[in-house]
Amino acid sequence: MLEQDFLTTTSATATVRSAGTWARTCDTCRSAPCAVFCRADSAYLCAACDARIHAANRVASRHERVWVCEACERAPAAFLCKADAASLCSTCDADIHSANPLASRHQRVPILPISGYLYGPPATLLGAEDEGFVRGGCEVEEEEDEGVDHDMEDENEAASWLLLNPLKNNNNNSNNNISNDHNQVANNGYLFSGEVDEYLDLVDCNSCGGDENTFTTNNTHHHDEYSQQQQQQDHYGVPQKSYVGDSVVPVQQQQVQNFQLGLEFESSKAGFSYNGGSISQSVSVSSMDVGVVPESTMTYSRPPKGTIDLFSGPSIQMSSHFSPMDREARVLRYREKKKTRKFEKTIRYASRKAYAETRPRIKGRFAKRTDVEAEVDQMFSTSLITEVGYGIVPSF
DNA sequence: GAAACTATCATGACCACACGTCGTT
DNA sequence: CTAACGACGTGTGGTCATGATAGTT
Repeated sequence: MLEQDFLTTTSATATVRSAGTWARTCDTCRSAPCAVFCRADSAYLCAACDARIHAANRVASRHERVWVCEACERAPAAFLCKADAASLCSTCDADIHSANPLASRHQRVPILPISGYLYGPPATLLGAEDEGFVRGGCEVEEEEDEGVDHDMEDENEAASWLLLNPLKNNNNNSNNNISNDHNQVANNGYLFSGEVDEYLDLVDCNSCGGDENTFTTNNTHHHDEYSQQQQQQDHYGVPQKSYVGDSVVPVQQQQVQNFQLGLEFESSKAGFSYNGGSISQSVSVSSMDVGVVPESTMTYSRPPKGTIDLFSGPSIQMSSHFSPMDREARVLRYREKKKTRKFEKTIRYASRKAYAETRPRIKGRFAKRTDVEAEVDQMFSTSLITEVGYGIVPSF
């Protein structure tokens, strides 16, 4: 009873999710959970159907789609919560982020519509449009039979999606092989640009290594469009990787391998340790701890100027010796964990909180209770129990 | 432009003690 | 096998010290 009253920080997302596996199935195949909502078709589509339908022709590929809300999985997502790394519809966004003051401070950005081929080019177009896909991952080649201005926008947009890290591209246009210069790989933020995620996303790292020298683009678009790319990657980590494998030319795959090798070398050189996809902070983690996030992850202190905050976190050990299956499983676990992670402080033992709040302090530190104080406190707690009915604190 | 200084912000440490967990009897 | 007991570790919040950053001079 008492514990439940205090466990208000539990995310509404989990509550909603607990209702079932998925709430809405694909309008086309009716056998898979929907992943995107196509505005043009007014249809909810799974990843496979979306790829099939919107890769059918160029017109279809221009359909604007948005991700389905990750919480209710019933409505198109309207906002991307950066703190939760979740796409949410308006309703869920309101519910979740009005739960408590901390949640209300989450930074959310409007979901940007998706267009183009999300899952690589259609097979029929691969041969003729290799260059276009190398540059953009989506359909970005010049279209001579349609508006040129529109093409330019598409090209810039698609190109930007491949830029995981604007800084990286900004610095590396002349860098032909990232494995040739490990320091540069690290120093330009290749691995950890901006926010360092406690759940290091290897997929993102790997997938970002492909287009190193295949194109240059207008860097002024990077900042605004970076978030859109992140949105895509948040949704299609592993699948996107496989799709990339389908859609990119062998040169890129080679570069991905080079990047992985470089990563391994760099990590070993720097004492990096990443153990099997989960980063240990030397804290015991029980099943109850899933929702507990160390305060250190709630905010991110920026690294000193001109430096890359590679090692601000715990020691991590990179390992690239996973089998494909093992690695995929780990990545899936990571993504599931990332979805369910909570940034709010969760009170596991409300009784301890209650005691802590009533405990005498000296300059904020707990102080020893005098006999009188203990007696008064005892009386207070006793009366509280009889009045409110509090007493036994359920264990978890 | 560089250096020095101040203001602001973020984060970890500290404290006592009730409670949870585990091993032993 | 179960219950009782003891030892030990954990978790809790307010304040302060410290370090980093931003802004100003």
